Amino acid sequence: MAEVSIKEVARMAGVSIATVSRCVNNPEKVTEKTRLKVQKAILETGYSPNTLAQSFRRGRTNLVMVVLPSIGDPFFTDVMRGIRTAAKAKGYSVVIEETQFNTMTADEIGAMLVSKQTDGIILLASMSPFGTEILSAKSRRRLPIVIGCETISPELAEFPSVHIDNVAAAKEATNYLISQGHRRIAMIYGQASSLLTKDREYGYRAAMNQARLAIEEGWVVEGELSIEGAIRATRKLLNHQHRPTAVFCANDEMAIGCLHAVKSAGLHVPDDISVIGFDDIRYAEVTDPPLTTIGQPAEEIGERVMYRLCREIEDGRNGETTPEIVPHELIVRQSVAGPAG
Amino acid sequence: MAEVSIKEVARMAGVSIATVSRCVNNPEKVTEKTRLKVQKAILETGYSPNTLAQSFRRGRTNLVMVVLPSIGDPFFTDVMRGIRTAAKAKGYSVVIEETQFNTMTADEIGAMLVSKQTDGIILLASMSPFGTEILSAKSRRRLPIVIGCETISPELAEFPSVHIDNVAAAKEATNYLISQGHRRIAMIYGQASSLLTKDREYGYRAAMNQARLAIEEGWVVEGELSIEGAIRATRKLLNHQHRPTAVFCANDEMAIGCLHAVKSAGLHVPDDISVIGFDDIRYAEVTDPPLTTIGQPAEEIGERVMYRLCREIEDGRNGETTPEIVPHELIVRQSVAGPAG
DNA sequence: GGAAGAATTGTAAACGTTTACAAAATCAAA
DNA sequence: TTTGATTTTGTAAACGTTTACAATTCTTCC
Repeated sequence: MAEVSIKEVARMAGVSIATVSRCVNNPEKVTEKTRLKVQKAILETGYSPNTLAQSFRRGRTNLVMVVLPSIGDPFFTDVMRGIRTAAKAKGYSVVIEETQFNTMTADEIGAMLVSKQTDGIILLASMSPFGTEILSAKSRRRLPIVIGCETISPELAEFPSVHIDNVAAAKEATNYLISQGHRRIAMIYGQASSLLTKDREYGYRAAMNQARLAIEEGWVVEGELSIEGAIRATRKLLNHQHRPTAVFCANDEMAIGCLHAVKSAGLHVPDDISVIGFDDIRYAEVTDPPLTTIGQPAEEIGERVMYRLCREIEDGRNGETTPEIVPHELIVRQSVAGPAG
Repeated sequence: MAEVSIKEVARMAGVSIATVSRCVNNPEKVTEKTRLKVQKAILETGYSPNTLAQSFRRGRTNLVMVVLPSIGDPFFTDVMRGIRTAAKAKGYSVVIEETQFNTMTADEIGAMLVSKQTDGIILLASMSPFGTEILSAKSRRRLPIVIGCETISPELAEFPSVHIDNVAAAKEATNYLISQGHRRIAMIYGQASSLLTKDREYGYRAAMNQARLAIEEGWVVEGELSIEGAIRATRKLLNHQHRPTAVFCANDEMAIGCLHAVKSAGLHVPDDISVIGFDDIRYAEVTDPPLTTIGQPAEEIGERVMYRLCREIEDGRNGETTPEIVPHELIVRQSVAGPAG
C-alpha cells in the first residue's frame, strides 16, 4: 500500500500529477471540485508523499542535529525535551550527536552538514574544537547554527544563542556561600579539554575576588562532568592541607558525586562541608540532603533555541545575533549551611 | 563548494558520471588509471555525494528510529549509548522518539514508516498500543523492527528481541528480600497504561506465591516510572495498615523516589524498610544508602539490538525470532537488611 | 594479426517530487 | 457574444544519483 506514488493518485482522480502535488502542498491554488476528487483518490489509494523524494527535490530534510556532550546528563535531557516539543510543532525531527562518548569529530559534523543530511544544527554547550571547522563550513554554505546553554569560543560569538547568564549565576552561587559565612570555597569544574563550564568558573573567581577571598592552589579541580570524576575531585579537596568548607560544583551531576564522596569520608553535609550545584536536575530534590543549586529553565531554553533555529532555516541569517538571555534562579535546599569552625 | 555534483567531477576527470559513481561505490569495477583520475578530481572539486539524492535513489536513509518511554531514564541513556556505538559502526544515524512526554502516537510512527524516513525501528520497552498498528504496517511492508529490553504484547512476539529474563530477574530480587527474612513485601510497578514492567510484576508475584507469602491489597502500587510517582506510591505503602517491611521497585528511578519518601517520613533505610531497585543506573551507587538492585547490561543490549536490526535491514526477515537473552545480575549494596520486627 | 572473450566505460532511463511555463478554462465587462 | 483578464490545470524539465544495457577497449590465445 505504501508504494503508491503520486501518479497512481493522479490517474485515479483523472488529473495530472502537478495538480495532485498542488492539492497536497497548496490547496488554495486548486478548485474545490478537483480538491475533493483528489482527496478521495488519496484516501482510496492510501497515498502519502515519499519523503525521500520530497527531501531530494526540495533540498530540505526537516531534520536538525543537536550536538551535546552527553545525553546522560539530566539537564540536557530536559533541554532536549524542549527542543523536541518545538521541533514537533515545526515539523522537524531531531538527531542527537554526543561528543563525549562517541569519537565523533568536527570532521563528521562537517560531513553531515555538507551532505545536507540536516537543515540546521544546535550546539549545546558548544565546544571550542568545533568552532573553527563549523565556521569554515558555514562561511561557505551559510548553514543555520544556534548555540544553547553556553557560548564559549569567540569564533562562535556571531551565531545566535540562548542561555542564562552563566557568569552572573555562578557569582550568585558563590556569593550565597560567602553570605553564609564561608571563606574557604572550592570549585569543581567540567572537563579540562572542553570549555564547557568556563563561564561558571569565571563567575566563581570573580565573586571570590570581589569578596577579597583567596583561592588556594588545588581548590579548583576538574570533575569531568561526571559523578565519578567529581568523587575523585572531592577526595583531592578533602585531602587538601587547607580543606575548604564549601564546594561549588559546576553542575548537579558533579554535586551528587561530591555529596557522596563527602559522606563516604565520614563527614556530614552541610555541617562539615557545604555543597552547591548548578542546573537543578530532577535528582537534586531527592539527594540527601536535598541540593541547593542554581536552576535553569532547561526546557524553555530548548524550545527557544529550536524556534531560533527555525528562524535561521526559514528566513536565512537575519544578522540578529544578540544572545537571548533567560533567567536563572538560586534554589535553596539543605546542602548549604554556615561553616563548622 | 558543497554544491559540486557528480557531473562536475566527471567533466574534470574526463569520464562519464557512471564511472565516477562506480569509483565511489564499487572501486573494484574500475581501472586503476581512471580511479586515480577520478580521485584527483574528487579531491580538487571537494565533491561529496549528495546524500539526499542517494537516499532517494537507493530508497534507503541509513536512519533508524528508536522509540522509548523517556530518554530521561538513565537506563535508556545507557542503552542508547550502545545503540549509537553500533549505529556508528554500521553507518546509521539514530532518531529518538519519546512516547511519554510527546504526544507521539502510533499514527505518527506509522507515518514515519510509510514515508520511508527510516530504514528500521527499535522498540525499547515496547508498549502494547503500538503493537497492532505497527504490525499491520509491517505485514504490508516487512519493516525491520527489533524489540529491546522487554517484550510484552503478544502481537510483537514474532519480532526479534534482545533483553534479560525480566521474570527471572524480578523473582531473584524478590527472593533476595525473602532470603533476608522479609515476609511483607510490596512492589512499585511502572505505568498502568503501559505494560512496561509487567514481566517484573509477574516475577514478583511468582516469587511471593512460591514462598507462600500473601500479597495484601494495596501492596502493589503504580509509580509512573518517575521519582515523583514513586514518592506518592511510597506514601501509600507507608500508610498501609499492614506496612510492608520491604519494597521492590520496578526500576531504579522509582527506587530513588522510594528511598526519599521513606527518609522523608522519618524512617530509616534499610533498618526500618528495605528497598531494592532494578536496572543499576549510575545513580544507584551514590544514593544514600547505596541501592541494592538488579543490574542489566544496558549498553550491551543497545549494541546487540542495533546489530540485530542491521541484520533485519540488510538481509530481510530471516525468520529467526528467538529472543536473545542477556544475563542480569543481583547487585548487593546497602539498601536491604533484615526486617525490623 | 585476428577473433573471441573479458573487462571497462558510456548512454540513458529511472526514482517521485516540485515548479516554471504554456495551455486551457472560467469569469467579468462591454 | 466577444474580448480580455484571471484563475485553474497540464506539460515537461529538473533535482543527483544508480544501474541495466550497449558500446568500447583490452586480453588472450590461436
